[in-house]
Amino acid sequence: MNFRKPKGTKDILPKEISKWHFVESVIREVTGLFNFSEIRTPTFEYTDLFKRGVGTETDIVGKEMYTFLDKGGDSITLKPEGTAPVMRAFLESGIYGEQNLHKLYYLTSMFRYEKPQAGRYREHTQFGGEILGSDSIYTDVELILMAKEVYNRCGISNFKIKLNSIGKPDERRNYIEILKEYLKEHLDELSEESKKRYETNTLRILDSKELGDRKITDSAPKITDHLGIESKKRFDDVVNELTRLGIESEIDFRIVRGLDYYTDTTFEFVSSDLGSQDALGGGGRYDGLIEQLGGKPCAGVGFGSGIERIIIVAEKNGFTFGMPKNPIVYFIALNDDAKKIAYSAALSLRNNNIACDTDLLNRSFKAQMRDANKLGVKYVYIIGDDEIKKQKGILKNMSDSSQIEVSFDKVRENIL
RNA sequence: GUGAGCGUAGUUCAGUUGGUUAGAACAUCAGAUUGUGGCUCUGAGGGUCGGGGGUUCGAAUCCCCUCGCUCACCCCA
Repeated sequence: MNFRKPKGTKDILPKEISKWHFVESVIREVTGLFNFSEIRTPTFEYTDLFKRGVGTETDIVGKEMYTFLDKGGDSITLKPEGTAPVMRAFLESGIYGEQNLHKLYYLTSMFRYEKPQAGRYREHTQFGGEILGSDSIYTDVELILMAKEVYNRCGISNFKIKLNSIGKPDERRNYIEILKEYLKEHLDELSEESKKRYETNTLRILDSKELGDRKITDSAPKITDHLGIESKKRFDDVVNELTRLGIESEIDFRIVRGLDYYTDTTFEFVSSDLGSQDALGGGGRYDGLIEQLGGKPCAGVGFGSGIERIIIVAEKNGFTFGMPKNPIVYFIALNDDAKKIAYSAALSLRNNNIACDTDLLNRSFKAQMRDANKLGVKYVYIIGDDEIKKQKGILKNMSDSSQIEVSFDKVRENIL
């Protein structure tokens, strides 16, 4: 074998494609129910979009982007996340001016240069939603409900919804100072990684998996205790509304998210069935992002969810995706003239939306029968010397083995 | 970038203290009185033992290097 797929990529083979079709159809269905419209943006963007939108301090931009110079010397990046490109299109196309509220979703590949492991790829597929133009708490709630509905319809119920608020930028800056103050006394107990983050990205210390770090941050001041009155109320309203709707969630002060643009609500869907990469999806508000990208101030909230991870969890739960569709009729031809007749008859069925197949390997009668059986067809239609003489083929029902003579142009009338 | 585990037919795996032509199951293909599938039976094809080097009379097996895969850290979907 000379060629391999690039590290971190995957082939979706015919036997597993039905899972993907299923999940994709659930997403189309649910986004329709919530009245979201699909938007498709390019596979690559100019690199600056992500630097500006996502933030140069984030790991995604700092070390995980697929960036290259094209032949014209422009710096191009394969999209590592969905929100910034959608915002760019939103501004560039001018659709923001057509109405005040936009509910958009996407389903597309994302690229991050990372070391692959369970549930983590260099190219993965993400489904995400964005609501633009409103800061109503119902926009946060609606996205959470929509993601939950997709998961539920894929047979996934064993996940947790974790919520947090990281407040407005000035509230966050204020809190970071408080957090730093607290961590200062424990600085030498922190892990090496966390020590580095103390200056550059203090909040991230909160979601470190190191046990030592956890112990320290367990009793650290919580951001939700240091929000302004308005932000605090907004967060409480989101939590209360989810509760009122019967959605179980828990507040987790460690959900700070790795992208710079988030404000106020952040959330994650986590499942223990995923192994170490336990996030099924996540998102949050980004009320300052559009302005940052050159637009007028515009509220926004969004989330992204990995299709591969949805499939992993659904499978662990024993969910059965739709069965692949088998052809209805298999044409068995025993000589060259019969093949011509069979092929015409097959074409006629196909034109009438009836799936069928023929032997393309010039196999023996028995081999063709075996093939038909393997394909799980309902009928075989047999044409040989005798049938050509009579101008009638044999239509055999594979489940009860009964067979009748049917003229070449009447196959359709005699099935189902 | 750091660490651990694993690489033997299409697939899942055996392979005894290094010892003849590297095995099984499943899958594939072909037969079982000549034009009928599933079940059964018989048989066939298919492997540079990830690659390279070394030790040895002899290496799938021991040593070194390398590549790949998997999992974990980091981070995220």
